[in-house]
Amino acid sequence: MTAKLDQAFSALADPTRRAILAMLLEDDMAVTDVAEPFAMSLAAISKHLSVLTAAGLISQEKRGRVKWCKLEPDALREASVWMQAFGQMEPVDLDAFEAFLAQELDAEPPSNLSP
Amino acid sequence: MTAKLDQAFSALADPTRRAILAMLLEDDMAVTDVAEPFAMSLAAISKHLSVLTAAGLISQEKRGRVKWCKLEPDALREASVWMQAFGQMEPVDLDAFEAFLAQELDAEPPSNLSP
DNA sequence: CCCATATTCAACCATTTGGTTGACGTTTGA
DNA sequence: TCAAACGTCAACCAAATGGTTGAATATGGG
Repeated sequence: MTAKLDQAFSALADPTRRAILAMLLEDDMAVTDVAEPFAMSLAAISKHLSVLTAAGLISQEKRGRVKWCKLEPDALREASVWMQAFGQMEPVDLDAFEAFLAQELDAEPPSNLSP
Repeated sequence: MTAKLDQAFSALADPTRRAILAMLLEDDMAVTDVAEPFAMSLAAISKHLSVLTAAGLISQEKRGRVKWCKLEPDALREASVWMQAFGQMEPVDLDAFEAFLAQELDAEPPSNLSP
């Protein structure tokens, strides 16, 4: 579960990727069209799209020789729980957040926590 | 402005740092106490705290020989706008989000966008 | 005054990240 | 059928990240 959050947040940490998400908010797009406004190679954009796909933030479907990219807002809800809990900081939300946290830290193999 | 988002999201992308934020949700803490539950060096935690501070997610105030760490929820609101816009996806929110985006992309030196 | 506590700094290391270029496989339309 | 369009792969590179250890710098208490 933390791994999903890791992926979502680190995918969002890049401005190019956030811009891509914003473009996909308008409509589904082909890879080439996604790449068009950016001053970097198609391969670089292709990698960014892979990162976004791995994080579940978008999905890609190939139809013919065109690969369509589609926003997947569901993957953001999990991360959104985090953000809202910290952003709003109302006691009632806090409880829910801490419950979520406890569950998260429980379910997780303690990669970083000491025995 | 995107730089702030970059920092906030990439700070949140690490599970150790998210755990630290969760601890600080309870109360302000000294660096040593923050480090205590983690199976890594104090220096490593100190670095994580620097990242969180640079992102504005926490603040640190030295009193005596102890440096107190304090959660700064304000820095998350900006990032939260992003998350909520994508997470909720209601047309009315979408408009606000796109306005926000337009402003963001406008104000920014086009680091990645082509001329 | 001195020792212990609290924290950072500096140097180092392995891995990941974000980008490049060029070759490669598919699909399509004329 | 065959060239052009679409997209990925592979190899490479520089820089950033996340960790280590050991020394250095305050500060506080007895």
